[in-house]
Amino acid sequence: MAMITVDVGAEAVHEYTRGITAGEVIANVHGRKSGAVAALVNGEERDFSHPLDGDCTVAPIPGESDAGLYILRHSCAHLLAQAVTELHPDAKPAIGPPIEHGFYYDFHMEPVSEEQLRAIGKRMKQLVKQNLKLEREELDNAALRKLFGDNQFKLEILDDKLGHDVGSSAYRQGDFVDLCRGPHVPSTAHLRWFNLTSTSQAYWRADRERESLVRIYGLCYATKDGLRTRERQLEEAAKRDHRKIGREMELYMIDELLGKGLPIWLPHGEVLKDEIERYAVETEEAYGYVRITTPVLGKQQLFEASGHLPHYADSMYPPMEMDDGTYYLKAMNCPMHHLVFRHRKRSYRELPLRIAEYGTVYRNELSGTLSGLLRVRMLSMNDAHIYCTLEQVAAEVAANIRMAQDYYATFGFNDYSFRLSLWDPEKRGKYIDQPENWEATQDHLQGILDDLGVEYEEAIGEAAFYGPKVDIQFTTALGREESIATIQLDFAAKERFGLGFMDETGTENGEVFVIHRAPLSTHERFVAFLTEQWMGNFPAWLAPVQVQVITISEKHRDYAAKVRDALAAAGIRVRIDDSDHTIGKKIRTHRKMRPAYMLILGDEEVAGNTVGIRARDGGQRNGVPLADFVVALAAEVTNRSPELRLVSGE
RNA sequence: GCCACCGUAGCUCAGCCGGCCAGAGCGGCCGCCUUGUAAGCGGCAGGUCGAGGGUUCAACUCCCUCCGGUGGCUCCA
Repeated sequence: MAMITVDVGAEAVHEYTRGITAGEVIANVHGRKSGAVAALVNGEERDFSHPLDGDCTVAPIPGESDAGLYILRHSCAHLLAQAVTELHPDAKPAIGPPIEHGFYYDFHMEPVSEEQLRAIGKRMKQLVKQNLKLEREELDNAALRKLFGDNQFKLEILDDKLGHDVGSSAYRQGDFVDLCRGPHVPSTAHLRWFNLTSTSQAYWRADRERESLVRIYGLCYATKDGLRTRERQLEEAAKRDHRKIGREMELYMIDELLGKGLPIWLPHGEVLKDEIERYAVETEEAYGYVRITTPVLGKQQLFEASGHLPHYADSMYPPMEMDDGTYYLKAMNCPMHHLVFRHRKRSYRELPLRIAEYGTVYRNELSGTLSGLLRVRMLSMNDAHIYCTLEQVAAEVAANIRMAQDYYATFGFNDYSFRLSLWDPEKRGKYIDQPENWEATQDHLQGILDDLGVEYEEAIGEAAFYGPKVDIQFTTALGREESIATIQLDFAAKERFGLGFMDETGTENGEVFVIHRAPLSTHERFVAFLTEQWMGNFPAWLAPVQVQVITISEKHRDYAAKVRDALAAAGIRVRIDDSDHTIGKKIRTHRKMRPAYMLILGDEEVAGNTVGIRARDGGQRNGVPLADFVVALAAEVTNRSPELRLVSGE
């Protein structure tokens, strides 16, 4: 038998008989219980069963590595498909990829109830116990087409992805076989730590014209710990849910008689909205913005000129017929801002002209997508449009990125990322059809980001219909990624609205670029983010109730009123509870509203003209002179300090 | 909009393989207690059991339609 040399890492080289499998080498070097799920052979991911027929390098892929988890989750999807096809023989597996935290698989089948889902999960556990081997088969195209002849989806994958004469592989476990590139874990016994979580409907190829499929989701990890940790994370996240906290703190309400997606801001939520807006006004004044107000509806012709009606009509409310024409509710402010820009002749000296508006737009989101404040039909925005020359674009984009970063630092957001949203040349109907302008503008925007050294991901098909965007992405407490900010470069408005200015040479210049930007998302979504970020425990400057005054007995009512008045006079949002409940009871009750500080007032405080401060974490500081507290808190609020310092900082 | 699941007092939930007047805790209101850091005690009020149809001697409980919510899909600030 011929021998081969195998480099197994750490400068170790072993000799084996030709034809030994990668798995046997790994078992030999790392032990049978190494936790590896597959092998890296000459840098390529392979099954354990992969035979080695020449000199090579072999390394294990640990289950807990990114690549290992990917393989585990992929194999778990196969296991799911096996269980589903056993229990529901008519089900046709379509596609089943690994995803973050787990996997899903789409089937063409009758809808699956919760009970059936549990049965499928149970069957999967049984298959794990049977320790079935996942065996790879190399097949040519004819054999594959025969094998999957009764599954239109697999045939379509064969047609599209592999061409008509290229062979590929299938994996078999028990009676189940699936078209797959691999690699996979060697046997089902490796798949212990999974959990089916939910079902949903999905379309084949994400195309609503195509077949409707049943999607089954599951979590999958390499270890019990991994799975439990994720499950605990989800439980913790549920506690941050802005809908739950929003109800407790009375931030907003939604009444079905009014309509879904149409939140009413209650007094406490209104405080948050006002504080955000006040901060934005201050910031934008410093950055040289002017503010205007425009109507919530406008004529059809305006939205035709802007391109909204051809490209954005699905998101707009149906037209209103009036005696002098057809009107639409605005879904964006830009068309009206363009009118302001061209209202009179502009000079190059005015550019960049930065026009801001704090107003509300209305978008007809599909009813099934609406959720709390995160996805609504009424969008309150800190919106603005910047009119400038091509040369000025870079500085304006940079200033906006800096502005956004400053905002997020103040609000305590760390976990966000940048995305360069590009058009999809395959779907020109969605966009203004000027390919050269798209390419040029996208290159320009990309260059600006590169110059700034900002890291970003590219996203095809995420552009606005009028131009590419820089989006800032945020992951919600429940793990869904949403855009928090957007900076959009619009090359189309100048022609559509005839925008122009008189340049330095005294000639008409039509090269006006428009930057659409909204660094604070919508107030609705932003408050949802903030609530989840802080779990409702907002910094003092944002807290709807900044101070809750609590008396120990009715003897202290007069002093409490005096304390309240002193705080209110300093502009502090203060509430008083001088009811005859016990102090423990009152603390417990008011925690729900999450005031920045509670002040406990009893004989000692009355005697010394002081306050006893109780922080949200239970920290306590007694005997603080009332006047000192007022001054310190006022400073904390004015500075927009992200942390409560008056107790912990001692 | 599509699919699944869910819908009992302001909130959190029990009851429901059909059968006595639909229950609890919290919250609210009224008393008592006068309180030193996460629930003092007692009483009272509050529900056309999401809405409308149907099956049945009988429906909160079974069926249908609609409305609303949740999770996804699609979409997206």
